[in-house]
Amino acid sequence: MRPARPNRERKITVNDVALASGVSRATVSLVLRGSPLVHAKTRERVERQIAALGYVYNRAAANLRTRTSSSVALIINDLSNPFFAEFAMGVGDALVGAGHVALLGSTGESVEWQEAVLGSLMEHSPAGIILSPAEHTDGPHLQRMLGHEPVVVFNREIPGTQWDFLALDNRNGARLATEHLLSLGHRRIAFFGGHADSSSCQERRQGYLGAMDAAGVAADPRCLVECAPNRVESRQATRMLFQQEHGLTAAVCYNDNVALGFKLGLMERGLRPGLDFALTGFDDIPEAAQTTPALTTLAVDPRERGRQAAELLLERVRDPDAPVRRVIAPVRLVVRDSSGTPLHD
Amino acid sequence: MRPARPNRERKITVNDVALASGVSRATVSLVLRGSPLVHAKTRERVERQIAALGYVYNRAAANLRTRTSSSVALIINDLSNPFFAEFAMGVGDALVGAGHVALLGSTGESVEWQEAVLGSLMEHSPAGIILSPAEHTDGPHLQRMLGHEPVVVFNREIPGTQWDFLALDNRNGARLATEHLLSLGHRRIAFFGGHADSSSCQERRQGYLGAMDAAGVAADPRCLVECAPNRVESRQATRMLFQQEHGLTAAVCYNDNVALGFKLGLMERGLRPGLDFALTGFDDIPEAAQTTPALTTLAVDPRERGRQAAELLLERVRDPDAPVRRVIAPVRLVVRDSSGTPLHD
DNA sequence: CTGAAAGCGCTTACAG
DNA sequence: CTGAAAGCGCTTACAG
Repeated sequence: MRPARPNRERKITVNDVALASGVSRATVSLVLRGSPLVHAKTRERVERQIAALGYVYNRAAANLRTRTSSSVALIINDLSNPFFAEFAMGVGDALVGAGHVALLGSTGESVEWQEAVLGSLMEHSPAGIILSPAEHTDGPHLQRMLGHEPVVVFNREIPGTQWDFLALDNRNGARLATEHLLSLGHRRIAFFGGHADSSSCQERRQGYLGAMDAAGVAADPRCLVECAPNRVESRQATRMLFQQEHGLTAAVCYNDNVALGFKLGLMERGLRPGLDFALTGFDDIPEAAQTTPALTTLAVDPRERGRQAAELLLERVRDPDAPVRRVIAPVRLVVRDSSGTPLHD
Repeated sequence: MRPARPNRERKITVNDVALASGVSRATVSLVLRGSPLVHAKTRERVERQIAALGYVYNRAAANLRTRTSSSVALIINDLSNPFFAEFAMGVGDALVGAGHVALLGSTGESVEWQEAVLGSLMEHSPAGIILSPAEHTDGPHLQRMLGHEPVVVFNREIPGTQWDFLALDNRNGARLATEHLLSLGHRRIAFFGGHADSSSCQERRQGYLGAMDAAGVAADPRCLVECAPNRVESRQATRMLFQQEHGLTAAVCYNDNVALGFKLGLMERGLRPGLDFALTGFDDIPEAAQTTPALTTLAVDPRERGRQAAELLLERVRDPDAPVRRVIAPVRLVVRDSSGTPLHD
């Protein structure tokens, strides 16, 4: 014989609260929603019972009834990257503040997995989707799959879609970094790393080329080096770069990890970053300030971007017909030792 | 006058599918759940309509009806730490595989925020909770708050609670690291970093002390140095350490970040890590393999821990009365250059 | 200011 | 093998 288990079976509902406080379910509901219609005395009585019974609101039931949703699907291409992890925290914080919750999915940059995760999350009827898309996402296909679902796309543009978009000011960031190196006297500057078919890499390259152009410095096409945006690949690509004659004295790197890999490559060749060769990164990951020499880079505040994405999505949910927005968040140049002191030639 | 908006208002439900395929709602439900009771012909007809109408299953409604839940609250103390981010990815992957979804909350090590986040997530009726608790969590209070909710605690023990617990084999890991340094000939070895009141730090210290003891080497109490488990604090504490005479030749560090901070401290003093001083870390973060000299450390596979935590929780949900479990996941020593070559004295 | 009634989208005995 | 009916926990007009 199984012992009766301490009310694990039946949950406390508005019914129980109503019964215990001698009012109807409707009144309890009004109390829960903070309606001014209910008398202070009654409210107090009900609230006491809520506490006494340990009632916990069933938001799913309420959502069903009102045909609303208090969740948001958050799909991240690479959560192991601190940039996206911080972004996710920002989203989570902003949502909790608005009584919502984030349904987490991560795709590991796989388009197939992204689709599976999206399918699974959709069944939980999110109010909308914040999507940091995997590389090579098929826009039209996704648009068909998601229909009129509110969506905010983060970081990478998805060609062929009409959704709100939030990204960093990649172009201006790369421009600032390049101008900084130019102002120190560098002329032979590479743009190093990233995949040339990603929108963020293209934009950063444009910023770099623009600054070079404005300064009247020719950018050798060999100075645009592609490589996967991580340390291992970057170190490898740096080795290759230094096997040829190029006369470079500085590099604007696609991001901090690329810059840190570049740094390792320099050190292998006995070159001192910041002294023999100047570097800039992008993102301002915590390590940028910690490494020696500290890395000049662009601060992008991913946590704040997360909050911003959540705001954008909630606005879109409220007004599905508002015009589509493109928000380009500013970035800030942080000058540190890796870019060195002015050159005297 | 507002134009009629393309069926954004009304969602397709089982009713619509039933009507379109000329069966009852019940039959559609059976098809959805893959019941063998329904005739192949009928099933096909229904499935065609499901596809044609673009029906998407409303899991929340089903959960309400069956008094079940397909979500799991995932509360992480520090998502910006790649160790926990990887853990979260593992949880997410395992849950999606089981038709569940993770409700993400992060606390930033704040007990107050943890409570707020828990309260918010509870209203979404998760089937259970995976909790990587903030430091100084009040066990009895939390136990009261969560009642009989299924909970799996990760990484840090919460005194005064009776929940399933998953953690790393901290003791054995630190023992392995210490034995490794001893085998290289080191005798004056510090245990460096971590907060002495955290359970993981205590366990690692015990492993260290056990190995020292077993080797018949006295561990000077001054060799137990406390510091916050990050690079900045560790570098600072390393400076302090080297201001006094200690005769140390090696340190078992609380984790990789502490070890990397220690390394910076060594370099400031002109000491070469791996040659003049041996180091070990804990976690095997990606940087451990990338840094020079590469860091000897303990691989803990956080992604797999996440999957494991999800499994544990789902089992607990299925059988709330099973005995409480403590699962201690193995760790693996990865020897790299930072621990140097055998000492010849 | 409060109560009775209907319904959100689903599932599940229970008849047929 | 299929249909009619009840109900999960909530909210919201609508009467009183």
